[in-house]
Amino acid sequence: MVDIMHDHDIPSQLAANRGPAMKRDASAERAVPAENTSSETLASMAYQRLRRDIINARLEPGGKLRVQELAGRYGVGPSPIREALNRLSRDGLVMLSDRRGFSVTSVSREHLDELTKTRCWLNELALRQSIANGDAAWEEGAVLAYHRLTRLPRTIGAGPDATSYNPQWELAHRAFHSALIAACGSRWLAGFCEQLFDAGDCYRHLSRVSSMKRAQRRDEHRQLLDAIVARDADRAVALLTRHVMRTAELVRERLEA
Amino acid sequence: MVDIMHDHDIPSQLAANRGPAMKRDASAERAVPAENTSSETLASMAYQRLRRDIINARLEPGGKLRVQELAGRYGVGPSPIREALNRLSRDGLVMLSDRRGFSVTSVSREHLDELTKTRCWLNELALRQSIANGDAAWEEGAVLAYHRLTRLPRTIGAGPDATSYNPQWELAHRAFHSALIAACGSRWLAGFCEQLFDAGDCYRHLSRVSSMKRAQRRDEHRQLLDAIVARDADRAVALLTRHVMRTAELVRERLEA
DNA sequence: GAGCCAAGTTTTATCGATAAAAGTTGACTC
DNA sequence: GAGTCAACTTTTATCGATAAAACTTGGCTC
Repeated sequence: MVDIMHDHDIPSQLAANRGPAMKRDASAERAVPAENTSSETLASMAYQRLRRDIINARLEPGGKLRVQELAGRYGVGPSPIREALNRLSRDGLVMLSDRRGFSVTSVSREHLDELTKTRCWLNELALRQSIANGDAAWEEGAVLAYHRLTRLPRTIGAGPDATSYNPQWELAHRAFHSALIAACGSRWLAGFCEQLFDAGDCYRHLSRVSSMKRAQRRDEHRQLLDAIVARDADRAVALLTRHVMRTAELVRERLEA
Repeated sequence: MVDIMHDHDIPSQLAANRGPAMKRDASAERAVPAENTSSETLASMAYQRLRRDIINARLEPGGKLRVQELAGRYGVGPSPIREALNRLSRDGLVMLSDRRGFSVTSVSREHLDELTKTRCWLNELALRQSIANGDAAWEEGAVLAYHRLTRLPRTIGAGPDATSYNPQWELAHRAFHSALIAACGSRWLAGFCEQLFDAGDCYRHLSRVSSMKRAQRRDEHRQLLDAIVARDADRAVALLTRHVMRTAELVRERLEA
């Protein structure tokens, strides 16, 4: 397995478990580095980190995930890693072959196309429901999520280098997309959409599609928000679909190169 | 936790594992009724059994799932059980609270309504796609799945007793519904539908809605198949939606009693 | 005397080390 | 050159230790 993780990020943050028992509530949104709680199990922490590392394309798709190696890397025993991998296997981020271990879900053009298609379908569904049912609180949630997104820099450091993704922006981006469909009235559907979002982000990070003009992207989010507030379902759906498709287009180009 | 499992089914088929450190080798394969391949891990077997027992409502919703207890029940160590529970937690069948163990996902009227709604939405989506894209092979798959379903008795033994569910019918039923949407062109969507189907079956078994007239139910499946073959998307969707809604209606009635 | 708080006990979950089985790779022979 | 056997690697399961949480019991206060 080719290791494409970045060393500076590895030294187990998990070891820094201090502080009392607070879950990932408001504080997680503000102060990210500490995303670990003493009341969280090692397995849950390993799950979060592993998930993040896969989504951020720090682990090569198709690459084998050796339990022992990961255990050493994250500074925990094999058991929590194993539990985390088992959970991820049901999230679609990790492939599990009995007696042959775990591997990062591999990517392909076909996979991407299916994923994109499915995202568009489910997003449309969820968005229309949200617009139809959403109350003022939902609307305000969307506005707030957008505001937070705009206040964060998309990258850290200079240039569109892959290592300079801003994890906070990524979180806020996810939160924004979740907020849009938060009023769809189905936790199942919302969960599915988030799952698909993660899988899509995996491709996006893999292809380093951060170089896309920031202004343009922000504009897409802005228009989306405006359509939401105006309760214009057709326009919102069209914008969101284009948003997803356009990203996929860029990813596809790079994937084939 | 109230144990509502049926004893006659429990005595671990896996318990035949005697001797010191002998895993599930060849002897386990023969000694056991079947359904276990030597190439399957204990964790995967535990996953399958646990999943079945939850779906078949043999484990009380909301009830605590004690690892040690389950280990004894299924005749394996705690570790495979733990891995199975971790997978199930991502399937939505098991709730996982850090440091507080596992429990069967609890049921409620709201939950059921959300589930039903979501099933209808996603089924419609998948069905329309399948009808639009499905080739002859897909059509034949549906016909075959229907045929197999009709050849099996819905219950074993006498009466509509809950213990007399025919596991083969349940499998065939699941396969039929999967076959209908097999050509939707998205493994994600198909997977979601199956997940929702399982969750729905959980409610169905819980409420013992097997007493519904068999003939009528079979008729619904038949009409559905006919609509498929006729490529009448609107009719197929209407039938499937009614099929799902009607079951939910029955479940809801019993749930409130 | 009743209710509440606190310390101790039991239960329960989590973790990591160890051992066994399956799979894999490479060399050797025919 | 192909097939087989053996050593090695990886994965998987179990066990025992550790640590946290819930329950219980006893004491204290009002």
